[in-house]
Amino acid sequence: MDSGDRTMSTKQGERPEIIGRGTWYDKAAAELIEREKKLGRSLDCIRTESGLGASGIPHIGSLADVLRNHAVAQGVRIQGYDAEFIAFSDDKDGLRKVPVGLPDELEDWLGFPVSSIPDVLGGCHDSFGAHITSLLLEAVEVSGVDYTFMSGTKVYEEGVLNDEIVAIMENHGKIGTIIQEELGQEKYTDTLPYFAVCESCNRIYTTNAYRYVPEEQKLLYRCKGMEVKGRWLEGCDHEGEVDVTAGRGKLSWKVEFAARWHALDIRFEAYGKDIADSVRANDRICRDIFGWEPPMHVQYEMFLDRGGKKISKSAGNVFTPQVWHRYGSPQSLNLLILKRFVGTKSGSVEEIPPHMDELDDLEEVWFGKRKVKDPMENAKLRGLYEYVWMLNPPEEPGVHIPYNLLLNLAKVAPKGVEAKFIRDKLEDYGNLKDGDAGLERRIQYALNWIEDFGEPELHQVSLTAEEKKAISSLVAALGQATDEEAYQSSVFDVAREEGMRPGSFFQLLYGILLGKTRGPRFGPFTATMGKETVIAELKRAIDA
RNA sequence: GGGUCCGUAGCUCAGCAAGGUUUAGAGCGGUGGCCUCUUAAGCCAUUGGCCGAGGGUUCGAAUCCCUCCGGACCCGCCA
Repeated sequence: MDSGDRTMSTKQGERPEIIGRGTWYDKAAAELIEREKKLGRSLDCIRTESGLGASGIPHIGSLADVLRNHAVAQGVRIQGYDAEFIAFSDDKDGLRKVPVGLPDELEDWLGFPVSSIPDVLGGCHDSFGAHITSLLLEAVEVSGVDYTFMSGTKVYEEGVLNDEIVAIMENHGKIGTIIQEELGQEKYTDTLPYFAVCESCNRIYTTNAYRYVPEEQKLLYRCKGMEVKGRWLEGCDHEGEVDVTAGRGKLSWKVEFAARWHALDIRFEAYGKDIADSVRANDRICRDIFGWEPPMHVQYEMFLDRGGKKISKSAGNVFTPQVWHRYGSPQSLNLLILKRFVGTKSGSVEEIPPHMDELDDLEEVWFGKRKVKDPMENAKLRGLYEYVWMLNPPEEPGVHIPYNLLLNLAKVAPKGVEAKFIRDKLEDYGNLKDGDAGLERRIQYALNWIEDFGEPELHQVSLTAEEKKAISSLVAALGQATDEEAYQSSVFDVAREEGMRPGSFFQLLYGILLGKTRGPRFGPFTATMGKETVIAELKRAIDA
């Protein structure tokens, strides 16, 4: 037997069944279901969860966490089991720092639960936290995610976590040890992992809970202040007590995940590596305190901006989903987020054009316009397309135009008639033969891009005396010319007369008119711009 | 100190968690050409890589394991 034969037969023999839609999410969902079966738990409803930060402008990474956890829930459904995705707003968290770009008056609200801070962003919501949450939910909805919303504040008020809170309080000694062992943090060996809202000053991060009274399920606290983000928040010295089941405080992060997972019966949660340590401690609390196997986890990398810095919710230059949606479709952002699970991803506007094009390519595959030989590869691409559309792909493909082509057209489109100009050109180029579904939206994306990032024209082009003379001649020639062909010819005529190479002359012209060394064919371009406009620009360059 | 990710063509990256149509792909760039006088766009062709290094597993490794080198990030306050 030669190796070729063996290769063929072995390969065919080993080729596994395609799981679900063939993507990472299907694999994860399959593992999750398998794990739950082994644990002997109910498969009636498999829940995944994502925590929504409510203290700063939601960025791409916040949306990514939602999309990933949601995708796994969908993967579970594909395999025939019921699943639910929970979006849990951390709106009981206290404000620790004024996020860059947000009003300074938030300074006065440091340490307050964000759900108790007034909406300083326009007063259109019940609280600052509600406003922030709504920004993320808006993006989540545009992305097409179906979710069950929960507010941390409400969850505490309704007592959903009470059993877990009590168990944690009763075992706080053991928990302090776990945290100390897993994280090396000594604090909770003598402090209870619960932040009470101070009855006197209403802040949450200034209180220190020092004693638990099991008989009354209450704890004693002192508003002694705390260091938050390298800055001391002075307490009000109030001494008080709080019923831990009354929703007037919250668990520390070091234990809250565990409580949430157990109370809400969460079976899967992917998390960013920044909270890896917390997750590890919470997993142990699930096992050691609740006697319950924690959810399956997957750790993923943080989103990076172009410079390789973490996009922080509180560090300004926030690249939000809303920003992406101004220049690219929601599905193209979903693609960026979903196409790889673990690796570091860059979140910047430069990702938009390639992802718009990649999405078009996926659509070609989905609608069978592009054939993919390998069945596994084919399934993967089609599956990814489905996840990007949240399993609701469109029935008809949209028009596919390379994003850069749209940008180039948008760049040279005459003011006032941009959309028509672009459409006409695309018609000429034959890009609209299969219809124009979604074209208006694409044109708008490109126009938005050019409006915000278009290179400013070079205002100063230093001209030699010869060049000035040539430009003057051209101005004169253009004055006589009346159509595209004549405009085009004038350039060559003048170049000949002045003894210049047409090539360099064109370069000069585009430098003046577009700030670039190349540009559209001169004749039609002049017609589009308007002869008078071009002449005015050229004169300006001579005088400069 | 602990941990994660990355290293593939000049550039940006895909492929790696399902090892076998992979004698390794794409886009951009470069080069040559087409579209009536060179110039955007578009189209065609072409260029280009010891898959970071070394070892291991395997009939077979860019892909899995180990070590090392280089780059980035997270944690080591708090939440």
